[in-house]
Amino acid sequence: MEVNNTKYKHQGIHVIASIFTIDKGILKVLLIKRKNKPFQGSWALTGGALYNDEDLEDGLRREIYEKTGLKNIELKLSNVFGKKDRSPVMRMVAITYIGMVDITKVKITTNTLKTSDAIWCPINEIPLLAYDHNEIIKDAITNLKELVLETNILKVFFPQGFTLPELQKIYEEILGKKLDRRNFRKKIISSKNIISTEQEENFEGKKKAKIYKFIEG
Amino acid sequence: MEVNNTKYKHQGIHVIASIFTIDKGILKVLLIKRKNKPFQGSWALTGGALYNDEDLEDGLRREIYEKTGLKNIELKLSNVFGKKDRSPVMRMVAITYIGMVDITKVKITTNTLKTSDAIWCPINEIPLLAYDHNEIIKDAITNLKELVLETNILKVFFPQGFTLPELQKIYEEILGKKLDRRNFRKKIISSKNIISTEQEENFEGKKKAKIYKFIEG
DNA sequence: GCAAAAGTGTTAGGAGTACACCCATGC
DNA sequence: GCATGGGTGTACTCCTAACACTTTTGC
Repeated sequence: MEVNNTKYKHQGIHVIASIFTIDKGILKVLLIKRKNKPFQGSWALTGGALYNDEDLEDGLRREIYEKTGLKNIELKLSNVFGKKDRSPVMRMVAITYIGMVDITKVKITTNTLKTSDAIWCPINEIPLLAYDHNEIIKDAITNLKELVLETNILKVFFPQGFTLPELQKIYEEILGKKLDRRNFRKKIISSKNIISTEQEENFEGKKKAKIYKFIEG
Repeated sequence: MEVNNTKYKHQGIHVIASIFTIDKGILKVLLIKRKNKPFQGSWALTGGALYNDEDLEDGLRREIYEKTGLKNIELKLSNVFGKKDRSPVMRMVAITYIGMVDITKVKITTNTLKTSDAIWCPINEIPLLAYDHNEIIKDAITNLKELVLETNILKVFFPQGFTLPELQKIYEEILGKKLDRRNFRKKIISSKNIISTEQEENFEGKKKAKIYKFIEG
């Protein structure tokens, strides 16, 4: 391994996050406007070049913090994007992650050293993005659908518990289809990761709904 | 993106393959002995540093060819390993893949510019390897079990078709457990990717067994 | 004829899906 | 009292898993 071999000199790693939220029932992804070259002025996903002294997720957390002010996001590995020409500056391989945040509990910094704006963009209104970020988001949405079914990724919305109708709305928005209420209840209630409480709460209807909670983990 | 920023100077990408085979009924992985530093003289998985002018899989195919002589292997993405200290030379992120070859149809070059030996090593006899390759293999074996159930990865053993008992033996070896013969038949025969032929063949028993084939794709 | 392996069918449980009516509440 | 949304049960299908006897053939 020769550090200066020109065949693999000037390579780097992008760590990139598709950070999603549900805003008034709509699935949105966090985009930032780039202040610097390349793709100056373009919209892009959060993320950037990994430093040598940090692990992948730590580097991604740093990038997310620098570009949006967001902290403490749970991240799930999504995929790898490594086409040789995906960056115009130098050879970069992208490791992509998925995150989910509650838009009502975070404040996005819209102007940083590296960004001049930030928006939550509905996933069917995504503009042309920097690099291969359009492809990355599309892939992330596919993987997000699996994560919703197989992990507790939606827990972030419900630290105090949730009613089944409100959880179902989020499922339906992310999966892009309507679900049967009775079957949804059966599935959720029989899940090992979810318990019912004695509390009730109004959601959209007139009748109160029972509150359920995600268990730790 | 400044190419010479010291924070991310001297980074690279490892593309690494856990290449498996079934040899006399035993699941084995291909290991090479390194001729060069770092880890000179250590056993390791096949793979190496990606060049700037090649896509990830192309780079991996080149590395596999250079270190073993193997060509035309089907590769499946397995995982990403990116701990900051996983390489002693410089910061390397590893993209790992899984491959499967028919040991009876390939010849491994045991002495190359970069290797001084190569062995097919039973997966429960794996020695201490270079880098984090032990961890990579362990993870690859986990992912291989899913690939066997969900893809045609075993097709490589049976270009002319297979009998159900011989396919079942391979399933059992890879999954590490015995399967019920009747249930296995039902599952395989009902698979869309497999068709039966009119031929029969002796496998281990005295009675002839019907031959099945994987369909294209 | 017997050993060795191939071939075969039924049952039970769990998961998913489809589907219609009553309940509580606010107005 | 009626509109709105919450809560509930049953039947069908499909998949998985458990389980034992018969058939073919080489010796």
